[in-house]
Amino acid sequence: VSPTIKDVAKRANVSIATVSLVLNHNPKISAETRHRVLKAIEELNYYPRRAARGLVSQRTGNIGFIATEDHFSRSEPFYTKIFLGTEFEARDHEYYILLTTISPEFSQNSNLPRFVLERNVDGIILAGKVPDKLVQEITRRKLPLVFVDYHPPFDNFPAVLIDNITGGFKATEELIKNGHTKIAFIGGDIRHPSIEDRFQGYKRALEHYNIALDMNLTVVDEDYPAIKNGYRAMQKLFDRGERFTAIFACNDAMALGALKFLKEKRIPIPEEISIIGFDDVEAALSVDPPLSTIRVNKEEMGIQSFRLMLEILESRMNMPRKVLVPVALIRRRSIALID
Amino acid sequence: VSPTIKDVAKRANVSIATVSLVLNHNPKISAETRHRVLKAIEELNYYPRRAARGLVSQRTGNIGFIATEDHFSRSEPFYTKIFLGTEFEARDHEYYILLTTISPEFSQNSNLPRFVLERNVDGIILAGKVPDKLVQEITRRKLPLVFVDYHPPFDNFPAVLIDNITGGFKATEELIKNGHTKIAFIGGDIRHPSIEDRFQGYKRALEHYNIALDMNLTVVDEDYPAIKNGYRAMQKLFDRGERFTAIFACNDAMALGALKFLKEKRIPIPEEISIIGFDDVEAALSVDPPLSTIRVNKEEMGIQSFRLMLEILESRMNMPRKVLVPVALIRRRSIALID
DNA sequence: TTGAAAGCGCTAACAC
DNA sequence: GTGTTAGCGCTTTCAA
Repeated sequence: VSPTIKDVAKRANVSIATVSLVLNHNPKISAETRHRVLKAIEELNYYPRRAARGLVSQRTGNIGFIATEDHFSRSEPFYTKIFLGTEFEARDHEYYILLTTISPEFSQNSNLPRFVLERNVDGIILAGKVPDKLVQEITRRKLPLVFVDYHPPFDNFPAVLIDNITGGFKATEELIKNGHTKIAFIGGDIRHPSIEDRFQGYKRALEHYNIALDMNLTVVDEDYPAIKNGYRAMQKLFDRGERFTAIFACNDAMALGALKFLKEKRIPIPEEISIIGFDDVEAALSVDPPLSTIRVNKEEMGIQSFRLMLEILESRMNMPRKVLVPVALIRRRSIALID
Repeated sequence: VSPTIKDVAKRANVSIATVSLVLNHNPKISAETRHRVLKAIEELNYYPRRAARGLVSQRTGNIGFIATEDHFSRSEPFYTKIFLGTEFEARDHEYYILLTTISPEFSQNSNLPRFVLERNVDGIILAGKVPDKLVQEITRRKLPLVFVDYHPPFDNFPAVLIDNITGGFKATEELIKNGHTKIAFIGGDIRHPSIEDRFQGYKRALEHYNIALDMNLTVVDEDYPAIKNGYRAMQKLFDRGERFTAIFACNDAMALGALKFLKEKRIPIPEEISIIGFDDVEAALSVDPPLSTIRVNKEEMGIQSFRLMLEILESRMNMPRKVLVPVALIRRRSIALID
């Protein structure tokens, strides 16, 4: 069927070893021979068989990418975009990505992804929060691991994370610079590291601008930060009877929920209350008014996580390194200047 | 590192050939030997190396999955879900899926996905509309091909498609059964096969219930069926001054655009105008009123497309076969009974 | 019913 | 600089 290294060797009048050396950019090959070989490769449209390569080199050229089902099939393509970034970068480095999802209820007796059992990957990228058990099983098998958008609390791994603290700071600062001082924070479960960091950024911004932190203006006991919980969080704030002129929501979903609540209450936005979210999901743009938010470059996160993996595989890395990807403030109409 | 077939053979006191036969479910192996071998496999936690297998069997155990970038990273996870269905089914059959995206502007001198150049897949699944050129390049390389949610006009391939005609019929019928006779159809580019079929279903339903087709009630010259085009299509209908009590939109995005237009015009839905979409996207549920629609099981489409591929690979297929996946009517509050 | 051995396509150690 | 050759881990004849 398709040509092998033998065909190339024959056509270029060299041994298969020489072809292999050319393929692997060995500098000892003379320019003349290299050219002949490359020409033969070109003419035959030859591509080395990965299986054969992998068999001897003991490397598969594959990287596994794992996320939980619910994360990956969410309607906001957050992890999808991270994946695409990873795949894109992998292409450039002649790697393939094997993507699989796992149940969020992964446990002791769940099946591990087949590519880890079969050791058909050289390393694994874990995207988003995944069950501890999975992490343990993979580390037990000594497969290199890189986290993206999550880092487990119980150990120290290389990871690509959003610069949540800076993001939280920027969001809060933007409100402050527009004259706001009574700024509410609504967040999901504060134990989630991302949320915690955003909250941290919020607190630091307040402190930096000499505004006292008022815990009555914060809601951090909601569950997963989804639209309906944003709605509920607003309900709580109103029930407390607190007054405020601005809201920093820990993500756009909660901001959207808050917006919905305020609209139902017929509170004009941003005239009465300004609001800013986090993530820059697509829906944030099409809502009225369009939501100011903190943008995260998802593809970039994917790219960085692949690069981190590559460093590990080429053992250029000494210590588990963390990469924080920068965030950008996106100004839209949901924030008003007050005085 | 991890055990090989030799280790298993040694432990079970058999030759590696015997282990291989057990692995491949060869019936000639005695129960006793099989058990011994299986026990050794279990104890050693042995998994055969795919690379070694592939080298001799000349099969990679990989299936390529290609969609255009824009399709795959859309905020409605339509193709993502198809992919997940495919991947899920592939797992059960010990295949891996290699996912890659291509630019919608793929052309003569674009790079083919590396797995087709390297022949690192046994077959390819193409999801959604892809450039003709890509299809030609793949067929030229004689790689088995299965289409899902699209079929090119210029040739005959195995494909998994939505039963669009039945869907269009059901949607229209639902409106008719609620007493509507003046039913508008708004669609995107009618040359897209899916849209054309839905329009076909619409026409058949009208005919079946003896309602005359009124082309003034149809808009089929919009571009891609997106929200803003749904809005524009409604604008056109209103500009024409036609009267109607119901709308069948060729997909939910257009229905959402239409809804937006009607809301701005302060036309109460469903009291004045009923509306039904197609696809059952997530946004259709969270809009007010929730949109009646035609549901498509995306995972099922993915599963079916993998099965089709498997049939080809095991050459159980004589002719390019088409699979139509069924659709279901989802009743929500956007349709009112009139009399 | 099981084993011996050839060979899939490639890399890498070692000759020359 | 280039060639020879031994395997990588597995499947698959062919013998026994």
